[in-house]
Amino acid sequence: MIKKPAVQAAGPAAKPSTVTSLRQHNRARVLRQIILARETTRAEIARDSGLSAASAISIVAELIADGLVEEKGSISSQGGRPIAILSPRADSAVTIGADIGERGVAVEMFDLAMNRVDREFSGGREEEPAAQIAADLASALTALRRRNPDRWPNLLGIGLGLPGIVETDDAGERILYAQSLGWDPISITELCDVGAVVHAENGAKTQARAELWYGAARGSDHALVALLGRGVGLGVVAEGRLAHGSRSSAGEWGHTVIEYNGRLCRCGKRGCVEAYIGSDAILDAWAARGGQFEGSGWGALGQLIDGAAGGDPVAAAVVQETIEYLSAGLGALVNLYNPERIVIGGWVGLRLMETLGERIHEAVKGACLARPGGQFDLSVAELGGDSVSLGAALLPIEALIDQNP
Amino acid sequence: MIKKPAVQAAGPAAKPSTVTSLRQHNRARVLRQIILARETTRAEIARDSGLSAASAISIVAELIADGLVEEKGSISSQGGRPIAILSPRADSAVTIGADIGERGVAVEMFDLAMNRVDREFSGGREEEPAAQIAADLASALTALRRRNPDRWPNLLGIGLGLPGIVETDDAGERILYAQSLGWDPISITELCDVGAVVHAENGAKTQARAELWYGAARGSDHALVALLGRGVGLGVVAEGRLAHGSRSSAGEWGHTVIEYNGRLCRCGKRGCVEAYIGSDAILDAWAARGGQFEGSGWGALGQLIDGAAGGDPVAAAVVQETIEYLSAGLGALVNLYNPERIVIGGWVGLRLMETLGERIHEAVKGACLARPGGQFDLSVAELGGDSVSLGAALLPIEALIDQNP
DNA sequence: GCCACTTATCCCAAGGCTTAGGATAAGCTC
DNA sequence: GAGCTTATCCTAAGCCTTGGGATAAGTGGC
Repeated sequence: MIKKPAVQAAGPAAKPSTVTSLRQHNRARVLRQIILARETTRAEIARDSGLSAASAISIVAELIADGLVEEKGSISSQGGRPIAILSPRADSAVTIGADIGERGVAVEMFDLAMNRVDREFSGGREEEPAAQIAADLASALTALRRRNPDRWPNLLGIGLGLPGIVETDDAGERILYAQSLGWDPISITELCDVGAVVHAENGAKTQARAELWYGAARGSDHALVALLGRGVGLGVVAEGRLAHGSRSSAGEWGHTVIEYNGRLCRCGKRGCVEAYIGSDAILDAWAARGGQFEGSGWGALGQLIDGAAGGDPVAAAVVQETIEYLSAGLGALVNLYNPERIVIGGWVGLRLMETLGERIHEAVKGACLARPGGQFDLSVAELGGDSVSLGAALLPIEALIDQNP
Repeated sequence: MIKKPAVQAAGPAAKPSTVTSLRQHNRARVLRQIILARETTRAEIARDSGLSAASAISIVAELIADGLVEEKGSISSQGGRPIAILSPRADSAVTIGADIGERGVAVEMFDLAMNRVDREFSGGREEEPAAQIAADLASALTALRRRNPDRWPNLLGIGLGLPGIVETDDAGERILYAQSLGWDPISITELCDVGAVVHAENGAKTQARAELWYGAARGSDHALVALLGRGVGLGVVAEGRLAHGSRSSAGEWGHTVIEYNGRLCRCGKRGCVEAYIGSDAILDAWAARGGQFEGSGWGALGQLIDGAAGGDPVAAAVVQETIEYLSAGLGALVNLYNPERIVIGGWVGLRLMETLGERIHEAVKGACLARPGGQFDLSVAELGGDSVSLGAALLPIEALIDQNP
């Protein structure tokens, strides 16, 4: 059983001080670029990384020798030697990402080119205690292992996207605090102990990581990725990297107060963002005003939005109010983080953005200072509502990239 | 007249990719360490920077040859060759920092060891328009220049701590937006054009920079420095560096909404932090409940706090309310940034922290999530309420450190 | 088919940097 | 003054990046 002493997800990547660590640093930069781009060329690497062509070539040669990268055909270069296409060598490694929810776990396996090669869901319709979730996870992993016996030895590690705060204590043990689900603190080892390196991070952050790599936040140095669902989550990108704060709980937005002494939140405090724009809050507000709807999820929210669009004044008022609360929350974040982009995800977010994107954008502008308000785009998560496991699967990839070989 | 194309204050210090830039990087690290420590030794530099002794020695030799560092005596080393003390060569350069307020400018000159060598105030008791402030600044600089003719040729640059957002537009021109003072946007060049390199940054950020270098936030990787005065400001330290966001307006806290549809703020919106814990707001609230006091500043606030301590129920209620609003604001920040330290500065902050520090700390803990709430210290700004100009004077120093010679 | 041309890639020597380890300097204690 | 300790300096070795020339592998025109 391999245990690593708490590999911090995406560690600060200490700045190089020796010639050798400089090389490692450049190598990491190149490998990241190749995995990120999926297909690229030596010249492109040199250009984008700022390295000379000679260095790019030398690093690529090393990566090919290590089996991480391969040449995959070539394209003609208008009147010259054809350009070799470089790709991650997909079958050289696999990574697993798990979206851990209160009703079960969705586990996905990707190859090094980040193609999904297998997936497994385990869980039910009811909310489950942590121990049951751990069992679900174990069974899903067992299924994946059974179906992919040839790939399993190449498993880089497992990334968990978790519904709560993940902290590393002084002894190096990582603990999940999922208070809002009513779970007692549980150590990551207890949750997943399967003979592979396990990485763990808050699910909103893993989703943000996915959007940062392959989605709507791609290439942004400063972005906010909001995850709106039953609860609300946030991933903050600052200086091109995901913010973690001193103990990796930065970005806890759901329990920011937007109304002093306001509505009671399930966290026990009053006036939290989540108490206004979580799905339950929205639908409760509608019901309280006499709204009639079925179910409690995607469908019900759709009825609300359609009703508002169709002229139902009560539905319209609830939608308007929801937009205002959302904007108050996001406006504060714009002032604080000065992002160039806001990405809205989560199933509530996707539903809202289907028709209301423009209104939300205007409302957020109105809720923040004029200067930062004119400097951001608002867009919808490109990877759909379901990118937590993709982002989690990137954690072992990041570890591979930053590793000191 | 020297004009630089908008030197971004404390630029991202692009990661080194060549051997030469690595050297520059290490050199910067060592120089920073020497200026920061004021007195250190070669061995200490090697230890703290992670460089080998040989490299530390070689870099120090280079800095001495450049005239930036000098040996300044030695201390005995229990039974060995004495240890040479290294210091910045104080008289090799000077830097100027200016605290630009609405009633005038406070300008201070420091040598390379960050000893204050001169200061000048220019302004009056009334609020002044931007043009008048520019004239004040020019006259203060002229006075300093006249009194320090021998130092002036060694001036590294001038740093401005400004009461608003400083942005660089696409043409590279830096503009100050000081909306809350009623100033029209004004270019930095217009504000200060004196034949030296001019750096500019929001005043709350420069204060935070001062606390980060020499004050209560020293050594923190993640800290919040709140500046409470008539308005409220914030400097955010993340990953050891001051956060600036995509266009350098990150950290605008004063107009974060803490009460939806709450009190009207001078920014035109409702419910902003500043409308509750700015000095005017606090004293207005007291007056509205019949509080009797004289003046509008330090003295009046003292009367409020003393009254509360002495049993005056109205004063006690106002103080309690102020603490609650402050904590709601700070609690949100704790959730979002997960700091290891909060530093309270500004004259209102200093007054509050004189006797209420413990209560504030507890209240902030109560206003944020349990996990991040248990992980921060709360302390008072060590450099007093007046460190904006010190922080501003650090801007040319940072440019010197990061410069590409 | 052949030649001129273009572009990508490889190879090599030069130069810059860090570092380990030995040599030297400069004090202390006995 | 001998022996010891600690700081500092010096040097050769090993990496790394890079510019520039050499080579590979096409296209287009004739």
